[in-house]
Amino acid sequence: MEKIILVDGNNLLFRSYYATAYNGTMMMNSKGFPTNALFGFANMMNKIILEEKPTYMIVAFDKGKTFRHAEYEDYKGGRATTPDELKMQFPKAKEMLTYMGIQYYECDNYEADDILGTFAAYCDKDPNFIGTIVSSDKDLLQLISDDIDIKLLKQKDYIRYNKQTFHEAYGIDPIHVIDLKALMGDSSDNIPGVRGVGEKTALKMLQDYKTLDGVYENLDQFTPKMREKLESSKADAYLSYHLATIVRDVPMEIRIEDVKCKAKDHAALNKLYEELEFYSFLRKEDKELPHQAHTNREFKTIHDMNEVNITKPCAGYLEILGVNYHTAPILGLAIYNDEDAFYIPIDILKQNPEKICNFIEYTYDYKKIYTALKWHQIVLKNIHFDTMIAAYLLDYNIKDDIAYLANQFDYEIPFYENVFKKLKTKEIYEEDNADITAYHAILKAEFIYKTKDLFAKKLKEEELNTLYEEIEVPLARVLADMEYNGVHIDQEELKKMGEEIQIKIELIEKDIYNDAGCEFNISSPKQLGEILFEKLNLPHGKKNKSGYATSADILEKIKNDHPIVNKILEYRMLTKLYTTYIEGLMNTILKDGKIHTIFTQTLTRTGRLSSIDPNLQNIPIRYEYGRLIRKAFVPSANSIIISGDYSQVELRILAHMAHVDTLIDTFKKGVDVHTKTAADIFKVEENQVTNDMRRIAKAVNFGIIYGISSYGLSENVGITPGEAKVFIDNYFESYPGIKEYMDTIVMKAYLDGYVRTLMNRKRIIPELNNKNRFIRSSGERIALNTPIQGTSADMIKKAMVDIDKRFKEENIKSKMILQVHDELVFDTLESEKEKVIEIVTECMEHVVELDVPLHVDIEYGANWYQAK
DNA sequence: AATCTCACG
DNA sequence: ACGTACGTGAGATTA
Repeated sequence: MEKIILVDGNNLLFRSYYATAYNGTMMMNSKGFPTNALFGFANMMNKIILEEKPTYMIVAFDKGKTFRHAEYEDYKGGRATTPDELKMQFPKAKEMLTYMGIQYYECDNYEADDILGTFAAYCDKDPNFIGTIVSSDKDLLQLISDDIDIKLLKQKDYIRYNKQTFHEAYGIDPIHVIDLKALMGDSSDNIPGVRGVGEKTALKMLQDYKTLDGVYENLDQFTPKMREKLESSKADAYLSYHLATIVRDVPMEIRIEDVKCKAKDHAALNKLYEELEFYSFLRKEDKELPHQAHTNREFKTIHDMNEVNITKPCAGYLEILGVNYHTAPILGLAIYNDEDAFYIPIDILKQNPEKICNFIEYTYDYKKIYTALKWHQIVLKNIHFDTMIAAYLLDYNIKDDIAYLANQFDYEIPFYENVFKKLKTKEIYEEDNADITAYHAILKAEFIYKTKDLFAKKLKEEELNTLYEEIEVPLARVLADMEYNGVHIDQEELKKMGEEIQIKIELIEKDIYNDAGCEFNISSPKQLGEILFEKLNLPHGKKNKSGYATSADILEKIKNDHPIVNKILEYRMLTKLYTTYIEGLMNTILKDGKIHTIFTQTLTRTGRLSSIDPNLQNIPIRYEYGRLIRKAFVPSANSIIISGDYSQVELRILAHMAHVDTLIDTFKKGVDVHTKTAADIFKVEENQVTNDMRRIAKAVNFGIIYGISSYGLSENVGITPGEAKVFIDNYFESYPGIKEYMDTIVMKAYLDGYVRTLMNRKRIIPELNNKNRFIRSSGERIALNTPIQGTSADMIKKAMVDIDKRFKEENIKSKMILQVHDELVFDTLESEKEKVIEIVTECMEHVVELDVPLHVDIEYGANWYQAK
């Protein structure tokens, strides 16, 4: 069985051309010949050869009229034109292929698609051949068969579809892609389709009736509205079918020996690269072996832990396959110090992990490495240095991938996605790429080891070393334990709620269709906008770039104009609950019946954590029905959920930082701050404050923290900007220190270019130097807000480290499981309840001493819902 | 891949 | 006369 790689040459060149052509500067050689498409093309060809190692391969090009690649072209008088700068590059691409030993095909009046279709048909017929198509053109999906699969190129990587995976993804057979296009059309290809039918509707139709003919034979099954659409567009649909069909019998002779890859003509290829000034390729052609270590150090892959004999602290870098380290397979561990540089595949490491683990002192993303190894019962001790955290505090551009940072320091490490994403399974890795994996991992460990002193020095210079050493680095392990420990979920409870919600959704859906007089996709803002504001003629608010705005605050304003509006709001609420919190959460429960989130420690601009995969920091609470979701968050056996949350921390921090005596007094007396503010801005006695006044005062207090504007406040509480302004003026009058504080901090931010929190966390604010004054004023609000939000983050982080320490000292078995910005949640043994409450309250309230007291509310119950 | 919407602090 | 509050993550639709 032989495999032929079938490359869509036109597609590759167009993609490469437009990937770079729009940034204003055309890539060209010194003679002015454009080379941007060729550069990407050459890269892609090399990549395909590297990944597929083909023995048979062809590249197809358009010749004559083109229809289908219109997506990349401008229409002039109905005819597609290709930019000259791109056209000129085609002959060179063909020349390049010839030197690479790859046959290309073109045929008068046929497109590349048709040539690929013809080769695909050949593979279908000849039992000795199978084929893989390479393109980003979804039209080609119709060519998938038992003998043909496709590598569908995406922006950064690709998806591979074969007959089965395609069916799983779309629910139809590949051949019916033609029917799909006929129904949904393709504006970029000038295929009309049926007006008003999009991908979702079209797929559903084809899942029910299989083909275009099938759909038209069953017209009576559709709603009157849809039937009318289908009938009126019937001619278009069948024309579209014709346009979307790829030819499979281009009159050309296929001689299989021509398709076989020949040897590269290195001399000719080098000459061409020289002409195009592709120097990076030149080097490759010279050496053929691109891997040259950053240093000349020898490195090796360990095959037996007995080979490991390390004596000094080292950097450790763990390579895993994927982002979610709770589930991702581990490849291996790279070790680097002045004496050693080696890589240990995970299976070898497991023989005797202690031999190395105690020597690892420096890493990048300790939390990830610690947790990933813990899932394999390997224990890493506390480390001294985490480059990712250091770089985060120092405001470097960082990502999950260490290569992003390394490349900023002249350590040329390939990006993870370029190396790993293509080869999705661990098996592929271990077979063919073990050396490359080892080599790259060691490069990363080397980067960590060689830059640690530099980062440490910078931390000290920026006075961030205390924050780093005493809070962030210890916190990494605390977070790791929280994540690893996870949160028990009552799946039955979720399921039960889900069933109830589904019933409600179905009912309200029918109700909405009835009110609207037709069926439509309520989840589509576009369709919803048309129904509400055109069909039902309701007064519309703002428009956004894709149509009418239909967000909840807009709908709120017109809910008295038509009964459908409230139903839509309810539908939105219910579907949100179902998709995100029932289905979404269910999908993330691991085999142990728990959810293991990942707390991102190095992402936010203010110092807060974030929570992903899933996000456990936005579980519903504000509305009762959504809040019920929290019943599914349950403790371990013989345990309860305890929650401790800071009361009004941000306002307390503001009072402290701005030295506002009246506000400090409010907190010292322990009166309700929003009520007090209401009395002040409405100029009434505290006992005369109504619920509505308190609501507005609360919004004012938030506004102060966010960097208030009268418009923002007015939108938020539904008053006029004029009224809002009065409240704000009254506020500043009542709390004179606040205005002064705001002015000072903004001025200082302009002078320094950054702001700091209580624990010295630093945020540089480039927005303040922006020419655009909206961006600049956004910078001012950031300058106001960050010290407050950031200090709050500092405090709870320190409290978490302190609590963890106390739990260890006092041998507490209960677990801290969640942090939600100003709240900590504990899975607490009933026997430890009093002790935990004592420690948590103590640590949180006395994490620092401010001019205002800190107050923590403790709640507990049989689940998170009850701990309120 | 971008946009819209909505969940939380 | 502008656009309009700070910080997040995720799912669905559309292009």
